[in-house]
Amino acid sequence: MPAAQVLIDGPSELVFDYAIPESLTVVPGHRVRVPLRNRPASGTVLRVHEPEEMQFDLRPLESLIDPDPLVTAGLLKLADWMAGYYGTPLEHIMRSLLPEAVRQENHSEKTIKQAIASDPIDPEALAKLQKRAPRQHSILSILQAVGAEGMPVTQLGEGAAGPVKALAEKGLLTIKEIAIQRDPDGDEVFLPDLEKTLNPEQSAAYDIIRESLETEGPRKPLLLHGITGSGKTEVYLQATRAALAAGKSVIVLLPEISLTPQTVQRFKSRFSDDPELVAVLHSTLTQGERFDEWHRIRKGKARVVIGARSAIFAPLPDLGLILVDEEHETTYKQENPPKYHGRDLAVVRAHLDGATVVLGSATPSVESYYNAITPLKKPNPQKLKNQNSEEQNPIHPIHPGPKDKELSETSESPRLCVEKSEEPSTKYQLVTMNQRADGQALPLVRIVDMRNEPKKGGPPILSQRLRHAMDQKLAAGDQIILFLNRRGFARSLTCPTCGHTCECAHCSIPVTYHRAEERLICHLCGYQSIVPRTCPKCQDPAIRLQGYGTEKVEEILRKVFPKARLARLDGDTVRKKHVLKRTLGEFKARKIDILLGTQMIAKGLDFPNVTLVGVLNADLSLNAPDFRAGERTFSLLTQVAGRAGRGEMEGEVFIQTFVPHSPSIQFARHHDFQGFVEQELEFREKYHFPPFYSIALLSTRSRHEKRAEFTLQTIHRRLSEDPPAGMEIGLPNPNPITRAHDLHRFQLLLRHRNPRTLTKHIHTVLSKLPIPEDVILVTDIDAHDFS
DNA sequence: AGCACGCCGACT
DNA sequence: GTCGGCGTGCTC
Repeated sequence: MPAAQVLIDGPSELVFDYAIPESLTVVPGHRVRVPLRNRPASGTVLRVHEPEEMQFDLRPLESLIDPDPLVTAGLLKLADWMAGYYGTPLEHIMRSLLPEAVRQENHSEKTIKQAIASDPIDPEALAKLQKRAPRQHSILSILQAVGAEGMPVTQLGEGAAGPVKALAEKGLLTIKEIAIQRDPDGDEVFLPDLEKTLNPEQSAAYDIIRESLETEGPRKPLLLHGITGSGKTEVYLQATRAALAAGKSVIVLLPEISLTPQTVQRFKSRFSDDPELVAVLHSTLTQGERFDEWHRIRKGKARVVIGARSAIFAPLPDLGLILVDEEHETTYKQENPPKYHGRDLAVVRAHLDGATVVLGSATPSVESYYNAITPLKKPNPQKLKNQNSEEQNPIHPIHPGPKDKELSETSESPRLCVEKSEEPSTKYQLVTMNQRADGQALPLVRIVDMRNEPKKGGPPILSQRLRHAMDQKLAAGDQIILFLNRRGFARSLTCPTCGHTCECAHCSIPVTYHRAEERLICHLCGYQSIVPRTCPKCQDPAIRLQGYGTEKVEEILRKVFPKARLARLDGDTVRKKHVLKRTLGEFKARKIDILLGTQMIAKGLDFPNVTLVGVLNADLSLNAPDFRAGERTFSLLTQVAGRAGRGEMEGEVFIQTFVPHSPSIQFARHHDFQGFVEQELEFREKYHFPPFYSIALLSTRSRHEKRAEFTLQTIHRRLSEDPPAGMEIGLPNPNPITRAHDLHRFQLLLRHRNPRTLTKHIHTVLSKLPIPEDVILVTDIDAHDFS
């Protein structure tokens, strides 16, 4: 007699077997009601199996919550992979995988009352109504004309409910509850969008994706490296069409859906012939809308799902293609636990579901690019025999290192793909698009050395060269984008004379100034140094903290260009709904001359009249307390520069910086992605960062500073007691933001070449260590955020 | 002896 | 999470 293994809802991570009643057919993924002790509980069926020896009689399942299994087989495998990789209880994973709205039983389909005229209607009764009840008469006449379909009561006009009820009591009509679809975009009209002809590079990329779609079984992830303006979206659209034609469904991941309405628009327009086809998942959906979209997807009505990172959990049957746009974006990393990475999950899910995954970017992440260019070692037959030994035969779907046990068990690993060409095998296949779709040249990038700017009182914000260029463009009627990355909380200690920024002696990343300790601290390894009185490089005592934001720049711009029409787009102004859409609309209509903004104006925008882009302070992102600061700066500059010269006219870009010779800036200036990656990989290898090492960040948070600090010190001691070989354990240190939401924060960085060893060691130690009630512990595998 | 309270382990 | 068993310690 088979039993259902059920994961019980709730924070307790309970997994029990239940007997399956004769009357029920139960498969993995089913949501079920079960008895637990003396009370009812709900859960998810993980598997149906033949339990070994029966020590006791199993209690039977109570009932199915939903007649269909809500979680697909592929998603169950993904959840299992996540639990192992991120060291998180499966129940926590299930909570992000199944939306609240779907888990809760009290949500249901939205219904409306449909009035249907009885058939036949006694003509006498109808005539009788004309005098005494004219309203009832007219309503019934309308319904009679409509026929058996009937009409929603609300559409019968104001105050129709009363007469309808009366007619129903007389038996002249029936009221039927029918389920309708809540439509979040109901008021929007999508004009059909025609397929564009692909240029040779786009065609080649498309062919590779199509070829992959036709492949049986596991296949390599594709890394689509296409420069800004190379027309990646059109390739995505046609690849989506190809997958649909093959009877497969598609997930499109976007870094932040609220900031990329244009991409959503293009998909909805391209597939506007079937309004049910495209589902959009975003954070502002109501619970009811989410419920509807989810079930629409689960039932296979919606076959293209567009959304931010959580859309990777879309329960699509027959998943064939996953597109990850702007794969380098850090917004793919979930900020609260479980801190999964949407792009990495895309790679794993594609593998588990036998789908093709395309990672697209103008500036791929160092990790992804490494996977696409680094030859894998030839499979060693000796090692292949020892598949069980993870340590010996390491491989992983994301990191270049160790082999993932589960993956190798489920199917052949990507490493073992038979190569058609003579080239050595890589983990990902690189697909490159080097030309802009319209044949335009990349913009000319000029570096403005801010050290030469006159500084009266404060730091120079608008250089004379940029100001002159703006004057000219404004006079010519061209449009300007000014960019300032305002994430300014992280202060830096920078010398205005020589441009030197204080860095950690061990990690070669910029260090952050902490006032309480009066020290410069590296947030990665914990190294501390005293604050120099003078610049360590040029001995100038003028060295100081600095930083300014968009508001201040707006004020200056209004003074300098009083006649220019200026709009500011940043987190503050966009807080109000529709501001982003409206401002972008106005900018497109040339009602705005200068658009000043943060991150959100850096990517994806396509305005043909923009001929000048100014980056006010390229150094801000460079000084972040983070080993990815250089990568983020390079990518940001490249993306921003890509906004210029997308139309007929050539574009010009000014980058203002105090460190004009910084590699990130110089490589971006020359549009040299490869050069950048080469030097970045060298740095990553030397200082033991990804993709060469896996990292994990442990943070404690508490209302009481000492509790957070002490708890982390205890954890640190235990982790150091018996570490696996190759484990690198940092020191507990205050978080750059020492206190947030009244919680004091401390953190600790761990590294190991093998992500599984890292997670396992942390898990082993923490499972034996009780965490005090007033302390929150957060584990972040593959951390992207160090503040 | 009788009972309130809190800790701890089990829950299929 | 939640229930119940059981030990502790206080009161009648």
